[in-house]
Amino acid sequence: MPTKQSANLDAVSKAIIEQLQHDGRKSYASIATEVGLSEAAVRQRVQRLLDAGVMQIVAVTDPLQVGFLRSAMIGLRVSGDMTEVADALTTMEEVDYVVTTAGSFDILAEVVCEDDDHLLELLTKRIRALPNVVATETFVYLKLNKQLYNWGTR
Amino acid sequence: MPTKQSANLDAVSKAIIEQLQHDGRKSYASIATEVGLSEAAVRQRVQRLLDAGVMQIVAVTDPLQVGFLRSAMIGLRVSGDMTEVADALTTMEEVDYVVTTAGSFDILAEVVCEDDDHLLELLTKRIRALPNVVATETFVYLKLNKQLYNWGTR
DNA sequence: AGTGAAACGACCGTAGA
DNA sequence: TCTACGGTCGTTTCACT
Repeated sequence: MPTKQSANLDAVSKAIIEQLQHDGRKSYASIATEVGLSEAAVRQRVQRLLDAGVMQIVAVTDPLQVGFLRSAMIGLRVSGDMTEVADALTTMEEVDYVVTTAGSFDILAEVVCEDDDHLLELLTKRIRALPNVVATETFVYLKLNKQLYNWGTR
Repeated sequence: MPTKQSANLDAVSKAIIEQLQHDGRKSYASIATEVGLSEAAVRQRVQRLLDAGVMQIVAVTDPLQVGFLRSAMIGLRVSGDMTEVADALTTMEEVDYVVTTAGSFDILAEVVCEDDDHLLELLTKRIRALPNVVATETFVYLKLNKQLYNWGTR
């Protein structure tokens, strides 16, 4: 079950995570030789990290290469409780990222669409149609300069 | 070598990707039985998808669980060429996400920091100190509502 | 939490269609 | 680009520390 607190990771676990951030399918045996543990010990630690929700090992795809040519960040201003709007956004499949923020936007949502028509339909018919959405501002992506999945073992 | 064009993925490749989006370490053999191909064929297709940059299989970590308690999105307005600022941001290790956008911000950058002091130092001493940065607006994250790595096989 | 060893299953290279 | 197959290596389980 995922813990909410920050786990105390020792140097060995950090080293294991770092290996897997480069190659999620790297064998436990070869990680073991690099970090100086037995293969079984590495496997147990990886299992614990996965169970605790500290990391997950997954395939991540490049949207441009799988037919999603138009991405954007949408900033929303909301009246009243923003959790309902945030919840509604999380259920939309084009929306891959939702954060509740402090600042001139209450919510930031990243959307991945096939083309401009798709984005327009999503924005006008579904996002701006949500109750309590007062205003939106759309930042169409021109270029993705950096995308790191490797948080947290620097 | 990563191609820049969007690849044409058939139903089988999409099915393989979908399996790996749930478990990046799932064995080729068990994927093979699910999609109805031989183990070697699955292995070859996965290798091609990785080589083409269509997907990568990596460990992704939860910043809160590895000691990064303060995240934020920073919108930047830039004078002149924005590529230099974007490039400078990509070299900063706290910056995990940089996009060049159209709208009232020229660049959006997501940063992952240990605490507020760290964020303040990064923002004032390093980001706002960059040449041609005219203005910034910081959206401190209160709650991460949704984070999907599974782009593109819907 | 970690080690070691033995049985099992997955992975890899190669050949052939 | 797929299947078939044999050798090798990785993984799993378990008893022990």
